[in-house]
Amino acid sequence: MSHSKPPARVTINDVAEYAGVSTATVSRVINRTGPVAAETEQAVRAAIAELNYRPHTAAKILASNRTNTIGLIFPQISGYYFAPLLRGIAACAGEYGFDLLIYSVQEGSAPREPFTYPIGDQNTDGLVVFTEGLPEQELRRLCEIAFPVVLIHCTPPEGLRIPSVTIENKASARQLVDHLIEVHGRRRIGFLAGPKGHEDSYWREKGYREALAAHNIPYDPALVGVGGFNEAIARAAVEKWLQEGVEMDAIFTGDDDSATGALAALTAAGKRVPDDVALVGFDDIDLARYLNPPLTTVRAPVEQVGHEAVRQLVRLIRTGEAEPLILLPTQLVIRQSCGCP
Amino acid sequence: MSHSKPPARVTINDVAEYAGVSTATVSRVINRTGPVAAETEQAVRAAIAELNYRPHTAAKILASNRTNTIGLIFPQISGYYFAPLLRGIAACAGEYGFDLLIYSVQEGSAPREPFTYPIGDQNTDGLVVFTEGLPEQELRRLCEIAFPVVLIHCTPPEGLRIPSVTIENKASARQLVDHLIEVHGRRRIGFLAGPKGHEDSYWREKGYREALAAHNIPYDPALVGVGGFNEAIARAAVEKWLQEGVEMDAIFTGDDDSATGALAALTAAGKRVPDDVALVGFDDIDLARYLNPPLTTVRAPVEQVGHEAVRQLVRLIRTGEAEPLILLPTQLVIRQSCGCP
DNA sequence: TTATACAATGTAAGCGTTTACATTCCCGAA
DNA sequence: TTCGGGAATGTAAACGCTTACATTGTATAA
Repeated sequence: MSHSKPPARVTINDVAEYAGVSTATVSRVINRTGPVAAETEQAVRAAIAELNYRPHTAAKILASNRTNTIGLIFPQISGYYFAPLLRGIAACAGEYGFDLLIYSVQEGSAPREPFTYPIGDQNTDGLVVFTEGLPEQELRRLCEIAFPVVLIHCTPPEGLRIPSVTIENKASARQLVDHLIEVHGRRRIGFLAGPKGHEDSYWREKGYREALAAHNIPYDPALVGVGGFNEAIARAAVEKWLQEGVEMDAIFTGDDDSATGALAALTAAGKRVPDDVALVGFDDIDLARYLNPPLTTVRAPVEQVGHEAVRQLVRLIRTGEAEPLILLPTQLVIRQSCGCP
Repeated sequence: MSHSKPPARVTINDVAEYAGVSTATVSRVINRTGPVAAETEQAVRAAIAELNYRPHTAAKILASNRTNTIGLIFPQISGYYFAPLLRGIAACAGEYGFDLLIYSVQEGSAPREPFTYPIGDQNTDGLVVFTEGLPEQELRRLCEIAFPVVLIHCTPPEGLRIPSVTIENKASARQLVDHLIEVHGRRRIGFLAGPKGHEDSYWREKGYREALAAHNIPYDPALVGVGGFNEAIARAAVEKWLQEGVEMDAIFTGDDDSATGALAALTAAGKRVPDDVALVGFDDIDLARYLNPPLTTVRAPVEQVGHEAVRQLVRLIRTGEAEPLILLPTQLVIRQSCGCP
């Protein structure tokens, strides 16, 4: 593995010279822009192949001011939905002929210089931003220069007209809790919130409260804990409830990971699910149907969210217009943990 | 959402002019290269903030011939290991101060123009390539120009000295099958291979055959099927065995997804696991411990693989040297599906 | 006092493309 | 025969940055 520098880069000039044409013609061949005689084209292609020429992306971007690339910014990489979401995004970008660049904001890392991300308006034609991937300040700046951005699972900051796509969190949560109340007659229903400031959790809680209100069940703060969308935290939260003797006949954990933790706590304490305490989650992770009892939950069209986000972004790039808000419908997945047979 | 073009881009010239210095000085401030008087620096920073200046990445790359970025190329996005692997890669890149650019090769899409990827030697300092992310031809070209590349879960093509990092597939499979034979006395052990040409599967099968050979168990082709690392395919494969009356007292499915399918087939056919047929998988997916019986399997340090790959790549970039092959150790996870109590 | 060294800054030549504009050539219409 | 017009191609000026080299000023050593 020697460290010797490679020979000088093959440039468009080399190709032009080799093919006996001008750089403009080579460029035309490569980008299929402007007319080129068949014969000339062949000579150029031969030269390209012979010299093993690769256009220099940075130079191309600089000169053309177009990137044909869309960027994706992630706050951190984890969660069951990451892979399908990314798949949807990558697939849709491909469909529209865009390349995809992804940048994951490191959790621990200090905020960048002023705010210079490796991807942004200088090397992409548009950005898909997942949850809190970008600070408000940066979002504002992009908005000001009318740079196309689409948000995923995130409401745009006050006053910024940025299109966003997410799922029917509130309506689904409402449905889930309605089910618990109407079908299974539960009335003391606990809720385990996600991490502080989590947008999905916010709306799910809203749906939970709406369901209560609609059935004249008073809201009891003692029945709302923090599950952090995390198995261990949720388990601890439920254990605490149990220990404190909080009465309840059902729990809506904000997501399925929490449900797993809640189930463990409940089972360990000798509570029967769903007989003593019904349990419902959100997300329909792989595990959900293998839990004992199988978990009643909500399935979100994760891949489709990614797909739709890119569709909107491309529309925004091409026409300057996009749907301000897209709420993708979810699907109730009734299994046994809610009490259904 | 208007489509009006944003005002002209703020360039380093604007900043220089505004701050009353030369562009060189501005560049020095931004990149902390060369000495700058405190007073001057302040003026420059103020100008940057005032004008809301952002360096143009493409221009910077073009001029400096450095990118401070490493690229990751994926064949397609899926699989349980995707998120942790990416996390490891992103985290390590961050540690070394590199940005990360990711490109996922679309499955269906036709191969690109000659072979021009959106990321490569022109916009990254090095590449991490996952399995068959890049065709051999491209790999060869990169090798020729001495461009730093590290492979993940993939042996370099004949004659190419490209460092690679993967896991102890063969040794772990061997261990697993040894366990089946030595501890549980099984001798008719089936194997479900992964997709055609899958590198991990190849080595796991090798480990399987080694274990058989070491115990003087003849290799029986009838006991080797294709599970495709996929639940449905694996299920069908096992059903076919059952239907054809193939005798067996254990199955080593190449991965856990297959194990799930195999388990379903076995259970549906009234076979008891592990009493009639012991079952072991590979990967230790989340689900594994929730199966009934809980699945004996192997845990791979997926995140660490990503981490190590980047570590080697950075080393390669900086010194031109790297470990040719790194095999990360795995961990046997004994649960009940193999027959252990 | 003078030579020296270094800190601070400026000048301008690239980096590898694209593309507006100019040029040449050829063909068919008048 | 002449001329307009497009097809095919070339010329050269950007694009926004880095950086080698030049310049200036100031402090220190001799």
